Order: sequence, then C-alpha cells, then structure tokens
Amino acid sequence: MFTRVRGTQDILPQDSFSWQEVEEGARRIFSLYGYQEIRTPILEKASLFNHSLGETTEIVQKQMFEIKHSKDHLVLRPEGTVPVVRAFLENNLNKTKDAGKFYYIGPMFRAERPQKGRLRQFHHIGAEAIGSISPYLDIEIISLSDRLLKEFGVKDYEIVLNSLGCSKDKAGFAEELRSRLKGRLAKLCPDCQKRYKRNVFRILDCKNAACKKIISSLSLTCDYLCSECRSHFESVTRGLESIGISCQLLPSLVRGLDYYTRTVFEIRHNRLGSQDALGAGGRYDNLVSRFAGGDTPAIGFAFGVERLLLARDHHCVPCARCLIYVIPLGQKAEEKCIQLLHSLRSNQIAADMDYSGRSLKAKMRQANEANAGFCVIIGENELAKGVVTLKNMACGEQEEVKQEELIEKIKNL
RNA sequence: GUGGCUAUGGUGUAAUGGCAGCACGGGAGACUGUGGCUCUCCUAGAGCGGGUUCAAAUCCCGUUAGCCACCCCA
Repeated sequence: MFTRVRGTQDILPQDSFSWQEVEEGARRIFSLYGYQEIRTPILEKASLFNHSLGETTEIVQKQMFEIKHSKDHLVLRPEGTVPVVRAFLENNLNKTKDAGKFYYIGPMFRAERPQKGRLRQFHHIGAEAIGSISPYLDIEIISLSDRLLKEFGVKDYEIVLNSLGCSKDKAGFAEELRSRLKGRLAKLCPDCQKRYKRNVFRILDCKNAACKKIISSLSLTCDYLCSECRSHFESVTRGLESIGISCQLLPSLVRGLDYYTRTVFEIRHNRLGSQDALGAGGRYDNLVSRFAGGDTPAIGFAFGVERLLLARDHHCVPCARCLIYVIPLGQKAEEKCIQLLHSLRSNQIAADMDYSGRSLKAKMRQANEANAGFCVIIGENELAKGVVTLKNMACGEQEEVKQEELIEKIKNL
C-alpha cells in the first residue's frame, strides 16, 4: 500500500542535481539551435495514438496505460512526437508559420516489464522540427543529438543511420521482403513469424542467430529507395561527414513506430545492457498530413533521460554552497536568530538555521555536513554584548561581529 | 508479455537448518560554548503471506519488487 508503483522511481535530492544538470544543459543547447520549448498534457485521447503509431505496434496493442472516465477513453502519453504534432495543428501553428522547431522534456508512460534503463514512467528529452523536407534539417537534428550528448558528458556512443525511404518505398520494400522470405518462413524464429505479418521490417534487427543468417543471405542494399529518397539520404550522409559527425550506416536499422519515413537514426551505448538505445529519431513526413492533409514533412528525436544518466560516468555533486549556518544557544538566542536568518535571506545570502536544540558540538557537526562556509553562533554571551560569533569553517578562525554589521561583513567575504 | 536469477539494520554485506555478525551511516560522549581526525558507548534488520521442522535468514509454495535475457523501445 505504501510502496511505489512498479517501474517508477523517486528521484531523491542526491540524484536530482544530475537531472537538473541534464535538463538545464538540454535547454541551453536547444536554444542554441533555435528550438523552443513546448509543453503538452500528459493525458491524451487514446485515439490520438491508436491512429498514428500504427495499429499493430506493441505500444498501441498493450503498452498504453488507459484511463476510462465516463465516456472518455484517455491514456498517459507513451511518447512525445504525436502530442507535439497534435498541439502544432490544434493551435494552428501550421497556418501562422511554415515551420516550427520545438523541444520538450517530460515523463512518458509504457506498461513494459521493468528492467535497467526501462521504466514504466520514464522521461524523454526530445525535439521536433516540423515543416521542412530539407536534408539539412536531418543533419541539424542529428548534429543536435550529438551536441546534446557532448553537453551531457556522455562518451563512447555510436550513431547508426539508415533511410527507410518514402511511404511508397517502404511499401515496396515490405512487399519484396515478404516475397523473398516467404519460402524460408518456417526457419525463422516464432517472433519473426509474427513479425512477418505484423511488421516485416522488424525481422531485420532480430537477435536470433538463425534469423540473422537468413537476413544476411538476402544481401540487402539501399536499392529499393527511389531516386529522390536516395539523393536526400546522400545529402544527409555527405553533410554529416562535412561537419565531422561520424555515423555508421546500418541497412538493417528499422524503427518500431509506423510513422517513420526516410532518415532514421539511433544512438547506442554499451553501458546500458540490453536497452542499448540512448535515443533515436527520424523523419515522419506523412504523420502531420495524416491528421491535417497538406504536405508537412517533419523530423524529430528523443533521448531517454534515465538512460542518459546511466551512460554518464560521473556522478554530479552540487559544488559547495556558500551557506551561512546559524546556530542559536538557548531560547532567547533562537528568537534573535530567526530575525537574523530572515535578514540574511532578504539580502540574498543563503542561510540555514539549526532547530535541533542539541549540543553546540552536534550543531557544529550539522554545519559541517551542510557544507557551510561560515557559522554564526549566538548564545548568552553574544546576546549580552550585542554581537555574534562568526566562524570560518574552512580555517576555523572566529571573531565577534556587531549584530548590525554582520550583513555587510558577510557580503564582503 | 515470456523464461530465469535475487531479496538480511538507513546503505553495503557475512553466517549452508541451531545465539543474526561486520563495515559505513545515524545518535550521545571523550575539559559543561565549537565541526572535520581519532576513541568509547548506543542505535537499528530477515519484502509480504502461507507451509515443512523440535528449530527457518537458510528448505518448499504463493505474492510483491528489483535485476538478467528475450520482447519492445528512448
């Protein structure tokens, strides 16, 4: 009864600094690249995802947390792209501008079996650039991902890249794949036999040895791409090379969500065990038009924040605060100290006070633990003289300071 | 969702059916008003529910949670 929901976690003060660091770093980089924050609700209509992620995807079939409330069929959002597209259209941003670049940071929900790097409530940092077909935007998105990882201090990641082609190419390739696999269907693993019907592309990244062998025997190439898609992809790879971003081309790279077209990429890290994708993204040139008609190509990506934190090797600690720790001895002193505390804080000086009523020694220990730069001690002696004792915790020196001069004194430290 | 492994003070761990021990942490104290180092003492434990047994942390069943692989995906 008094426990967390499975697959969720509390982020305690000792960890929240790392989160803040990642979030603040992300905001800085996004604004450097001209992306603006968009915040969409966590709660969305179930139909929004049912119609966009693909009816047969795992997420739609069994991973959404559903909320039924009177006649509404709602879900906790399982990903961020579709809500951003919804907000883009619902607020007529497609009519006021020809393109928009957005980023978002927030929780997503999927009812998967929890594992390291795989939670039921997890957090995405993502970006969406809506309204342009330019391959230079693909380059921008991938270099933005790369830049973010550098900002976060993640090392030893690998960017893998592929093009799925336009929807025609995808359909043609799916058909070709099915016909070439048909005769060997029985040799595929049971999962792949299901994938054959449901999402044939997924067979390409099966981990089963027998399936891998069959896949490699097909000797797949990018030949199924139409000339436009091929030249788009060539522009992307050439551009990435020109700005020094190394990617590995991986013809077997596919994505689990139906809306992806053309450029897709994934960023992998070996520290994450089985959940090795730090982030992924790609084009979704037909998703917007599916809701609103017209032709609005787009591209986006998202990182998993929990996975980013696993991949960073340093554990962040907030740098030592310049804190004044106020120690009263006795009740009269306490009354004096709350006034002092108030005026310290009013002067933008970080200050905390010991309310424990324990011995001075214990209070000093607390001051030490709070990482205080200075202690202010007020007891009977100080009250009688109208002074406070100011102690430098680093060197241990202390002096008496007149109460009315304390603020100025501390400001000048 | 499938298969498997694990579960001991706040944390990390030890004890192979027979007195639950250690380290860290937390508290008090070592010149009655001074922290960090050291020392002393104290503190606090078997996830939950059943079962087997004279006796269970230990064996069995269930459950919950975490982890591993698959699956999925960020």
